[in-house]
Amino acid sequence: MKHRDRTETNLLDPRLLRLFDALFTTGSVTKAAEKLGQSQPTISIWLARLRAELDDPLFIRSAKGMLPTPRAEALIGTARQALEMLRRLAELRTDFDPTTAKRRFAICMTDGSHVTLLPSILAHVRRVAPGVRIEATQIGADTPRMLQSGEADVALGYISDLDAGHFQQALFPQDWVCLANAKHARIRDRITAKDFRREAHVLIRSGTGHQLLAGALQEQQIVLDVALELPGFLGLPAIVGTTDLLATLPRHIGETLAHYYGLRVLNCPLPIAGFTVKQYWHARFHHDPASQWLRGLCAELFQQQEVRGLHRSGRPKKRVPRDLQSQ
Amino acid sequence: MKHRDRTETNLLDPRLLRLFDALFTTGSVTKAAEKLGQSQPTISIWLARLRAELDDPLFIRSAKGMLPTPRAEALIGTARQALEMLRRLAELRTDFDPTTAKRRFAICMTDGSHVTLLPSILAHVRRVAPGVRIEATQIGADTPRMLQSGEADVALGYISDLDAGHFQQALFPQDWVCLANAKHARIRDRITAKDFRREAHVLIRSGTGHQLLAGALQEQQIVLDVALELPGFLGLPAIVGTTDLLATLPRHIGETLAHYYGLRVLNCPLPIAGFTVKQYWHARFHHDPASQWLRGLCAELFQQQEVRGLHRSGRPKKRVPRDLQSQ
DNA sequence: ATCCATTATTGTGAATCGCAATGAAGCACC
DNA sequence: GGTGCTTCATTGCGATTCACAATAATGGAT
Repeated sequence: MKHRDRTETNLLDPRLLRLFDALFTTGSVTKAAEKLGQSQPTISIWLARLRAELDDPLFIRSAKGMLPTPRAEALIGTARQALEMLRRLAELRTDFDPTTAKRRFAICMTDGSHVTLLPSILAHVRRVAPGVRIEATQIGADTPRMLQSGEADVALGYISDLDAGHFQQALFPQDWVCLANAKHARIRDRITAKDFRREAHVLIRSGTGHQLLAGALQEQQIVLDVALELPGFLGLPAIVGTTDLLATLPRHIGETLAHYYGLRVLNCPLPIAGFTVKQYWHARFHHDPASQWLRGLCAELFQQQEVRGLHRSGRPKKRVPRDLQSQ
Repeated sequence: MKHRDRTETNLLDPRLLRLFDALFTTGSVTKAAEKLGQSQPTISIWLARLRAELDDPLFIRSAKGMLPTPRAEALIGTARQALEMLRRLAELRTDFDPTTAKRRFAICMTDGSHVTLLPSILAHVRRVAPGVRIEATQIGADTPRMLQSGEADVALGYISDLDAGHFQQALFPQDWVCLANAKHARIRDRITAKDFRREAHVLIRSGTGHQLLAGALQEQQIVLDVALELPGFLGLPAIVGTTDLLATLPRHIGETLAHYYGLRVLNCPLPIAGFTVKQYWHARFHHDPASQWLRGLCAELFQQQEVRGLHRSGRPKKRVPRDLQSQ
């Protein structure tokens, strides 16, 4: 059948367990063969192997059929338990039912996403998955480690240099806008590059976008008149709404804040590289039904179009999950 | 690995279960290979098969080694339980310890054996196996069926035409003797054929020996003067001890009765075929430790020399158990 | 002794196995 | 970004095992 394992007692092949069960039940090698879908000679050979491995004749031929020995009777219970356990192993499925699930999902995101993405996620989850709790955590240097360890389930945003072993899916593209006071004395429906250089600005010193903005300014050797720097978005709408300062932001957060606070949104005159907001997760969880549900939810809520990830050797280094597209 | 069973979900090969366990424990295909005594490529192939059969990657490569997926974590407990059950199956032994055993043994025997064999068996059993109970049952036409079904464990005596599926072991040979009153008026130290024909006799109309005796008489056309027929041995000693009647018996029972009741034992002048007292048991119980113990006991108590059983096609129809000789 | 149904054995073409050799991948280091 | 190391995945191939048709052996009935 197979080479004897060098390190441990030979364990019974499941087919021999099935044979044991079938022969005990039917008392006939011929009937057991039919039951197991094999020929009678094959089953006779299996019986010989079973006898050798259990060191007992197990079944003795008689006019009444094959009768079990005391050892067969002693072993059949354990054999059937082993079979049942193997069947259970083969059949075990773990589905995820949002309507009944009780678990916590940790989502890494920038604090900007607290405004743009989290409210939609939360509203949806509260409606369809009442037992689910969402925890928002910061995107940072240890986000990849948190995704791998399972401390975080998914990351939303833009991570420029993710290790192997992670999947990513594009959600929506981002370009840049300027926010201005709706009653700004000098800025009406559009802003020129000249305006942009002249006016005073407020900067947010955090998040992915900040690094891209700073890079573009340096690249184009533009020195802005930065009247104020904020560590986050919290006070930004109040500042822009009561001063003549301009703020330059990724479109999504910009339009969202403008909407809530009655600010003016203008296309940014400065050419700044856009980027794609994506969701990221570790390959360990790729097939996990719970993780699939969460990612499907985010895709449903935020996905506009898909952009292929980076490639090497014909296979994605950071793979785009095909199955998510068919969900 | 092996053809997919046609009738049922494929169950995991125990080697794959061992791999699952080893990989979960070590986090390394290379280390798992060492543990399982296979090469690394072999184990990589096994892992591929495990992944296919469980429909999940199970372990994802990372700098920390192979990390389990949620499905692997969900299945490992059941996999380990299945492994444990298989090990238990491989290791299960059923010994028989006479000093502690509590069970009943049914021994088929003629009522003559109640006198010749049972007392020795009982004395021994009471000394070394206090929890064992002996039940003596009649040897008869259904003795083979009782041996096969387990209603009887062993039969002691002479069964002339036993079916297949039974073992037998010779215990001791039997020839014939005559019993006479120690104060018999005419019979002193020897009995002639003439004496035998002239004297009145008492016959026991039961047991194996009776048929042999009757056959011999008919074959030699001898008509005995039968003054009394008894259904069994019960009253025999009293009759022979108080009359001049002769009794013709197998030697063992004859000498035993003579010993107890002070009767005279004489070699039978009539040539009557001897026979061998054997113990018989069904092949189902051949390897059963309890049955082996009982048979060993009987051999120890009664065995004098061994006579081979009948043969056909080079193999005993009623097999002589070699292993019993080495016990 | 013959016959029947069932189990055991044999010979063989087909399938699968384990592993050496090597490619691919993940990461540390420069 | 390139290089090197360790580990996992893949390929090709000789060796081993498999299932089964054909048939022998066996247990019992007649």
